[in-house]
Amino acid sequence: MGRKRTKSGKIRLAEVAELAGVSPITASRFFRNPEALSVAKRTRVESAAKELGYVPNLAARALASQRTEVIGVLIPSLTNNVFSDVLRGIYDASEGSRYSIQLSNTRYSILQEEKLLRLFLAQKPAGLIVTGIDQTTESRAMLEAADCPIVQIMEIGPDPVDMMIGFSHYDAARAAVAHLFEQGHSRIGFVGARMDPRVQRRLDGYVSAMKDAGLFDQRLVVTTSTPTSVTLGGALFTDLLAREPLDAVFCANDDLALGVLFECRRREIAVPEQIAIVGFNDLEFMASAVPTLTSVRTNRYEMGNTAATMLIEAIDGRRPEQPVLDLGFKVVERQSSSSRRSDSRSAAAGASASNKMVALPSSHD
Amino acid sequence: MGRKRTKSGKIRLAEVAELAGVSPITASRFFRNPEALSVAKRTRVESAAKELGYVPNLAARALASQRTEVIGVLIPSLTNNVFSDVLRGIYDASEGSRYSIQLSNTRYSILQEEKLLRLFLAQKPAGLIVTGIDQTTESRAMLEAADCPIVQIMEIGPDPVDMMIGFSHYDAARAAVAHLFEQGHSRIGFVGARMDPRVQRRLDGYVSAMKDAGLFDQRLVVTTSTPTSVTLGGALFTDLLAREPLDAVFCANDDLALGVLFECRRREIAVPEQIAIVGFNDLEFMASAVPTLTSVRTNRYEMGNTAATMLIEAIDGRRPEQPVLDLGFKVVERQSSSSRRSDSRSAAAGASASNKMVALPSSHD
DNA sequence: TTGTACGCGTTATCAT
DNA sequence: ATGATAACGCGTACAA
Repeated sequence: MGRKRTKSGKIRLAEVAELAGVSPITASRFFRNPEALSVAKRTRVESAAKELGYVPNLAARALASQRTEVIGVLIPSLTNNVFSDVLRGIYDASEGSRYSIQLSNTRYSILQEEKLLRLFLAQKPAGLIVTGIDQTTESRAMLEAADCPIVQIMEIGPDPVDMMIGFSHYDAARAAVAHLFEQGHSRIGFVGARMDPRVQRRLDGYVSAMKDAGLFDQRLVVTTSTPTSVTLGGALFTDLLAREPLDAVFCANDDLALGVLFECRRREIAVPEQIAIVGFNDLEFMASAVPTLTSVRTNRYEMGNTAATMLIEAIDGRRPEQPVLDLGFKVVERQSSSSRRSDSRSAAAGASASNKMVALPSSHD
Repeated sequence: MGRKRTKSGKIRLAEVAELAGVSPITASRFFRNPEALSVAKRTRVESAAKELGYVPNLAARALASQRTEVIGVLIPSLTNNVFSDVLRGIYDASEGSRYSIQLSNTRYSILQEEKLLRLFLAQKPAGLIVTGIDQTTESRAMLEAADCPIVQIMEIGPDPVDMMIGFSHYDAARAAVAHLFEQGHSRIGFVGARMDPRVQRRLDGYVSAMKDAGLFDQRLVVTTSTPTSVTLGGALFTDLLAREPLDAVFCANDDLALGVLFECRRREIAVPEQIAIVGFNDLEFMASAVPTLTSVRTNRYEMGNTAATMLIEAIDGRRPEQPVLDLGFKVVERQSSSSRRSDSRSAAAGASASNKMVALPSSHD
């Protein structure tokens, strides 16, 4: 004879079905496809479930259906606030859906990513969100073979595995440099840290723009594989100053830009009169700094949110008409790179700045 | 007769067992408690598993064992970089263990927290990490009734549900104010945003310290329920200036402190000569700002990491001798609150500042 | 130390 | 639209 109450005291589907006077499978259908039931049974099951406080057992569901309702997310960093915005978008989109997020951190290692991918795929996720387009050959093969929708986020490029949402870091960097050209700058330095693939492409964009203008000089570029920080921005900028005279700096991200700003303040270099600064990502503080800092706005929250939304729709069988989505970017011009006279309040620091270029005695190099 | 190869093509425990020439249950034991096997069988199962590329089916495991290997984590925000540090600590600790993290965002709502808790508990998590000590009565009851270890993080207080790791926001605020007293300040403002329970306790600490010194004045306090930001720091500080003369500001977090710093720069208020600034959390940029900013260092990564480590140990039956852990804090004194002459480089801004107190004409209030 | 028998709660499949 | 039957892959309990 069948068991009545489960030993764990949990309400099972069978109990709900019994109370509703239907078979378990009918009750099961109610939760997955209510439309398939007659109105009468639908309401009976519904009230029975509510009365008993039934909560589906996801493990049993996963085992029986051979699939999970888990969306795997692979990102390279939990520290970087760029990713916290993306993540927020993803989590927001997952709420209200029946899918839950399984997050893992690749720490900027594509080998770690490959390992995690293998792990994720073994659990048959409903969908996958991966960062960037630089997977290992092995990872790429696994992704192609995966029988679930996949979204690559953060950048766009040729040859998507499945869906893709992001923007061109290369173009964004070119636009930032073009903006500095427009403001009359020519000795434009580049400061970059971490040098992950996306930062590398920003550097590539910078290099190409400078070369197009006949202004490229390798000595204007300072990079490191060290993780980014505000302090590091100051240090890299110091290196740059020691090498070459400059009239502007393009920073691969806003933390570096803030560090450069502070370093300028420390050295009494007027911004933007002596040196213009442009950052990347347009974090909140950029609009609030003194002087306000120009940056390239990227749509991070939207990227995560749209990626998860697209993914869920694809899982549910509604593939987007447009599998590759370019969310673009925008150069937000502020005081730090504006050749128009900044207003009196923000120009307070300026000391006796008037020369448009500044250099330190080159101590090394 | 039994099925040989599963239709989904996945390798099951039975296949591994067959290749190893043992029963399935022996193979099963190998993965959960290798010590229980004879060395001979252990190696046979091990190589069989490796050869077949076996990956356990977690759903089946969860269903059979009536428990999951999931650690639920409830935090109030994904945006706040305080939590990204904590999360990093948690994820780091979970790697290498067999537990995976299930993260949910309560958005600073204890009702949302209650809802999520109900959801989590229904899936029988192996353990739970929740933020703070201000749960609803209902949540509290569920936590008490939960049959898994639980860690409350971010603060400490009386009456832990189970384990607890954090520090006293009240004491930390008192220490920050005491530091400002030591530096000779008396008109000390408080700037706070979001006003979640922990910020509220910082305010409480500030109030008590000021009252103890006979210096409390309600007009020195400016708070808002608006989410924190650098820009908001500047705005709240502006409000404060319009009300009362000040010689120092204690900010409930570092973003606000940075905003205050920028606002001072905008208004040509010398820091620390005219106004001292103290922040909270000691984010990386504080040490890099000009002038460098005093803050209260909190051990966020350690909090997350230790919480997850403790939790996992408790799940595995090794409860900590000390279930409540105070990770403390430290007032890191920097230029923004130092009465000692700041060095020449960082004092560049100072204009003709010499008076130790600054006030704006009170336009309103 | 190893194995047998069975249950875990749900869904797929195939009927009706 | 609804139901009977048989998995889904593994762990528990108990026995040997």
